Amino acid sequence: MQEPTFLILTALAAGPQHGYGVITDVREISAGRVVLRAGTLYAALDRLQAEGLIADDREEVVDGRVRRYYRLTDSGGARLTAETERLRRHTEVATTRLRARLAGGAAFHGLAGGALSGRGLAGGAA
Amino acid sequence: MQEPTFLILTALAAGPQHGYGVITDVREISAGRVVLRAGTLYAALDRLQAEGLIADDREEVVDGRVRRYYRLTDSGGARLTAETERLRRHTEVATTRLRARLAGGAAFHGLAGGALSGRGLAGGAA
DNA sequence: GTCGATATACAGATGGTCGATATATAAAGA
DNA sequence: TCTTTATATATCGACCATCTGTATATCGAC
Repeated sequence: MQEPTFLILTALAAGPQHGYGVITDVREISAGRVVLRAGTLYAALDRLQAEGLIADDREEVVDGRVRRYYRLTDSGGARLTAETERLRRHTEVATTRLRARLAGGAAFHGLAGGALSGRGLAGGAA
Repeated sequence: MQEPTFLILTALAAGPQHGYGVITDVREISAGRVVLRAGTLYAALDRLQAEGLIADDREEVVDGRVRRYYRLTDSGGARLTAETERLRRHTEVATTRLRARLAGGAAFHGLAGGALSGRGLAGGAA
């Protein structure tokens, strides 16, 4: 699952929202770093709906425009939970290694040219 | 940055490795959930090298076969650090929302149909 | 009339997946 | 011994999913 998709599900995890709302929410969540294009969003919504991760919630008419609300399904919630866990584990390993790399200095820049006996810190099998 | 790319950089964050080693390391890191195909790996290595995030480290000949070692460049380390931070923030928001969703129950399944005044918990602008 | 909110559509780029191929050595078997 | 098969390693190409970029349409407000 790519970042935009993850963020869309995260946006909907807070409650049903319409397309445009998701865009603004995702921008907020990511502190402005991820700004979804309309094309990205609606294609993703279709896809996610086809996968059963989200569903139509209701439609409202505001100022003559239809607002279609989407919500996370239980399946979508489960999926987001799983993805989150996965990402959390990955960031943990990366953080550990990056820290070791800084601490280790030269040894991690190839100057030790060694056997990397215990490359370790992988977190092994979960 | 997609998951395979992230994991490749993470693998190299532990020290220089050759292609096949990266594949096995990534499988380890992800507890078997991500198994890179050779095609994916070498294409990614080329790409990352072109971007300056990794570099050739050295070549060894083991059992007649050449092993080409790659290492993370400083730029690559910085990039991985940034990506990790980004992911960490995203997972934090997702975790918070998922927890609220569980706690809130019905209100988050569309049954409250409300205005979502403070959809919040987004972490705002960093 | 143009702007903002909202939705749809489509072409193009990027990156990943899958599968096939190649090489060298070691191990297994005829 | 000669051949086949397996293992470690690297390369290539066709295809596909997802994201980006951009254009377009609608309706009400300014």
